[in-house]
Amino acid sequence: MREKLEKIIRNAADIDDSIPVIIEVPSRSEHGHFATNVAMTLASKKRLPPKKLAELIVKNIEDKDGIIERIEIAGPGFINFWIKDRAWYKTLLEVLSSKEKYGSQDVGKGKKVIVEFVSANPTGPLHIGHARGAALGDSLSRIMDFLGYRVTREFYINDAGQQIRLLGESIYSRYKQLSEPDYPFPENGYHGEYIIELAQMISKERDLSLMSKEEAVRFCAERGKEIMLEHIKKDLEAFRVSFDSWFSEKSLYESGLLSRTLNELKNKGLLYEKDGAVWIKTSQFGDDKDRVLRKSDGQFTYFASDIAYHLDKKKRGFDQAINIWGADHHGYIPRLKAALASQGFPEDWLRVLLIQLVKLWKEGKEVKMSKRSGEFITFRELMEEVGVDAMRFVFLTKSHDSSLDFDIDLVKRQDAENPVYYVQYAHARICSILRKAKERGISFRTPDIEELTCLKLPEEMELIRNVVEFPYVLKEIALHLEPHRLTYYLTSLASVFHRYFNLGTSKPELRVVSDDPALTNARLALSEAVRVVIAKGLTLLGVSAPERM
RNA sequence: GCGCCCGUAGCUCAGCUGGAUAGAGCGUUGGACUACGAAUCCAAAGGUCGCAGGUUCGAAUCCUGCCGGGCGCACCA
Repeated sequence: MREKLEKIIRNAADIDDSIPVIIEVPSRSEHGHFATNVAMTLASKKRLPPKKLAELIVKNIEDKDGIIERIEIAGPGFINFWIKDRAWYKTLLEVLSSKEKYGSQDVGKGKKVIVEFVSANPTGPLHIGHARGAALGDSLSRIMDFLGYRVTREFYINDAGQQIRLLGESIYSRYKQLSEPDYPFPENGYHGEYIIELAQMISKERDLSLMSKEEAVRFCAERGKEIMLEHIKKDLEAFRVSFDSWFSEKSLYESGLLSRTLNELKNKGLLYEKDGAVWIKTSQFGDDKDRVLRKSDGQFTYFASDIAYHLDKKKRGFDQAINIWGADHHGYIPRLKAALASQGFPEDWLRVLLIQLVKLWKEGKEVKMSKRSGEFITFRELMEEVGVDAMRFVFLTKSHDSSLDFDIDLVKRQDAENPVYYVQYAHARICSILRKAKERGISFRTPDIEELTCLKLPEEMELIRNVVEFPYVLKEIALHLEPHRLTYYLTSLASVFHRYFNLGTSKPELRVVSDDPALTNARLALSEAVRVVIAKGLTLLGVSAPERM
């Protein structure tokens, strides 16, 4: 519907694709079904007063398909459109014939996109911040996938650096403490309870006392990492997140990719030595200063492997990279972008979404997370306590760049306070209506357009208009990378439906299932369309759409 | 000190990249079921969009400066 209208407006105003045409749904119904402000934005360019221009545009409008009921010029120069009922019925039929494919469209045009998210260090259990990243990354991937992008979900494993070594030392120390309680614990070691469990587990698998300390630490590091990764995978699976690819940082070293990358950079004259370290000239590409790639002790920095990693993403043929990072990494973006710019990457090839902090609340108090003390609520505990549906939905009710207060008690409650049930309930309710109709011997069949003309209530027309916005909402999400818009859309659609449904509580003739067979079938069709969209929307959020609750 | 994010109803947050009288949930107050499911609906109260300038037909949205909160500014990962 929007596309049709946009074409009509573009033709009438004689503007090409270089100028965006904004079509909005006015907040007030007396301003029409759609409104555009093109006359105002174009006024200065065309050197005409907005109202005059609006009149000209309206005069030029050719409505070949006959979808427009009425046009009005209002306020400072808005052009308001009312669409014919018949055109709305037609779009409703499209929903019913497309079913769960409704909303799918080729926005991505086959573009290959890599979405990298979670990427937690395999040195400890996932926490709530990872959960937020997982919800965002996975839903975004689902949506982009649905819209014609070729999406790869990747988890980058930081398994090369010092922190894995430290994991090994921590486990080893806990192992020793089993027999010598005073055995020293590494200064920056991982304090969590899970390290002790790992120590017990690993010492059962293999007799560490037969190894040298060095051997044992390495073994603990390797096994500890493996076990942690298994836990991470299981947690994510339980959260309905699956990755297409697990990319190991270590493999960058082993495959020689890292050294090849450094050679390339060197050949391009981007590297130099100073104070015994190797530096890259990122400052020439917008970074504050140059950065070290190889430290004077010969070790590579994390930044070095990250450059190699991102060059590899490009080599693997991705047209766009989307990274989801914790906000504490924001200072890192300019240097990575600078390094990529030095290799001629387009500015927007890499898009980084930062997720702000999650503050956890329980019993009215903030739950402080401290890695050092090892006191934190893990992803898994949280998932078991509040449930996957509620967790995913709540994470996606906020924009990723605003911090979020997560109140466990509130999210746990299975009542009106929890928006996820509100939407799921609308779905279950529609399923119930369809069941009820069947029990009464009414089998719903797809109507033709004439049969839909008995949908006349303002609430019914409003429902149709809302349902039909779905493809547009998805498109905006993919373009702006903002899946949280979907939760708002679904909540609002559910709200319109609940209101519609409640009309029937006092007036039986306004129920979906009534004595009038034709009307009943049309209303069942409308309800089914709402159901289809809610079910699809929830699926794209990774939330279940129950038929009963 | 420099940089990034945030500041909207009592609380938690939206606000469709500059539009018309700023929205939702929770909370508060009052109402609607012997059932197409009340996990719902209806109504009321609640706002200087942090503050001050600027840009223009028009600003919560853009630019500048303050104020407040969070997070970063390593030859750490």
